Amino acid sequence: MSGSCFAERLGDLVSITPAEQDALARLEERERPVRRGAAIQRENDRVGELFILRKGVMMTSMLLDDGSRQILRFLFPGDMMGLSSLAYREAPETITALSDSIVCPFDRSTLSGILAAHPRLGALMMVYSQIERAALTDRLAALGRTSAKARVAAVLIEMRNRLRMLDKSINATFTLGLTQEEIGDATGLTAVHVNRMLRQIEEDGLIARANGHITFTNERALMRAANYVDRYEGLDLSWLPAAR
Amino acid sequence: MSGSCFAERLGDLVSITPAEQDALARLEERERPVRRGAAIQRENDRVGELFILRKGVMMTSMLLDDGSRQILRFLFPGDMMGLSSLAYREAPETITALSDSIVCPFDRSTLSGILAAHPRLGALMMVYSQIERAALTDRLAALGRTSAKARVAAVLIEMRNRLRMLDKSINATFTLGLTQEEIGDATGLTAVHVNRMLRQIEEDGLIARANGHITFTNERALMRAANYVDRYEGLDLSWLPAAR
DNA sequence: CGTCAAATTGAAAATTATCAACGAGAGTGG
DNA sequence: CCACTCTCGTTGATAATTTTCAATTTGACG
Repeated sequence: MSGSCFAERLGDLVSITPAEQDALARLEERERPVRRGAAIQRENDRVGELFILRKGVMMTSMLLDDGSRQILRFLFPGDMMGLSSLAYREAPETITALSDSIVCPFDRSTLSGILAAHPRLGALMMVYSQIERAALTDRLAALGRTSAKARVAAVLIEMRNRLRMLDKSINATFTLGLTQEEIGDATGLTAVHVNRMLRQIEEDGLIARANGHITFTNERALMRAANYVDRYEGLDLSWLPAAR
Repeated sequence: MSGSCFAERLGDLVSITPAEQDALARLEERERPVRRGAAIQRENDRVGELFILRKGVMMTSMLLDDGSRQILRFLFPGDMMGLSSLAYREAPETITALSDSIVCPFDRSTLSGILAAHPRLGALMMVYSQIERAALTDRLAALGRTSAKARVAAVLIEMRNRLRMLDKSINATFTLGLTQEEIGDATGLTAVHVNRMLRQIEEDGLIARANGHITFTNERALMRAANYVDRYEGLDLSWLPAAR
């Protein structure tokens, strides 16, 4: 277990020096398993640790006071979670496991120590949070301005693409791993309507479904239907300071 | 013109040393006026500078390919704009002036120089972007899971509160400075429906309207109707490293 | 006074939610 | 191996919300 998950992720952006590798490995010294459905951070609870997701799929969500839930973001191995702890006394969002997962908890002081010693990693983290921000704004625009069908299609594409970043063997067929209720909470729809939209997308010939598996049968058209933009492309990191 | 706008903003969070003040002032050495309606950054254009808003109100937005627009965020003096330039070659969002404004452009290297010299400012910027992120997720949850009326109410409250941060004399009455079309683009509604929701909110006795002015006649109830959370409260910055 | 953007209103249509019911499959305890 | 229970997915009918379209009206300003 030499490389850290998060370092691998940053390594997709720019090459990480051995010294930086070592520093980042300190974030993943401890491991904690999380069962499907369990939360590692709950909205309004006093914040504690930050986490790196090592294995599994998780999500962040907010509860509204009429009891409905909005899923904000899906999380995959190598993602850093709970960054809001850097600013708030109480967590603004809940972090829950969508599948059995393993997380690596660390605390703010560990992070700030690393940033002090390796300024370039601080810059990389800013880049990382800008990418995350762009993904959030895409979702925002989707909720505000696209049809139910487009929003459901966007979730399918997002999940496929992020799973594919981890496992290049995944192509047109993948396991979604979300209930229709969860898709609804991510897209601002009811589970019933998600069901109808999936059926329609299937009838349009864009996907096929079997058990929990989705197959993209017309990826081009699906992307178009979803207004999809890949925010992990088009990066420009030429301005980063030199590694120390 | 001793203090910088951005330093004042960060100064609301924690006290800024004179050395840090001087460093931040370098971000605001140049000034550029922007007329209402003009854009300083356009979606898909090659990114250039970052900016600090010195005067006026601006917004960021995205255009969808059916021609509709989603407003992502309103910007006020002291806000940093165009941070996405840190990650992307092309801008993911458009930045436009809602009123005649003055911006201070600077470039990435200026910023990275400052961060290298003043690690605590880097940490503060992470805090700053977490606050912004929380505001984005609140808006996301509002779009996904709240009624049209609640979303319109939320925009009213957000504008009043942010204007009030700049000018403490503002209380229940303020100038909104947005067209109903702009409110619609922020809330994912049509201008027509925004009009009806404003009327309803007025009929419910929560606000009064006259010319461009809004008066909160029942602030408590308005907050409740909007599900409002103030993300500039409840901060915990005790972990920040010492100033250099 | 004329013009133009913005606000307002009504009526009809489209989208999405709600309610209610049923079916399929996975575990569980007997 | 058989009920039994649960969650999840599916479907139909109906209701609520929001959009669209088409006029007006209002107010600011040259």
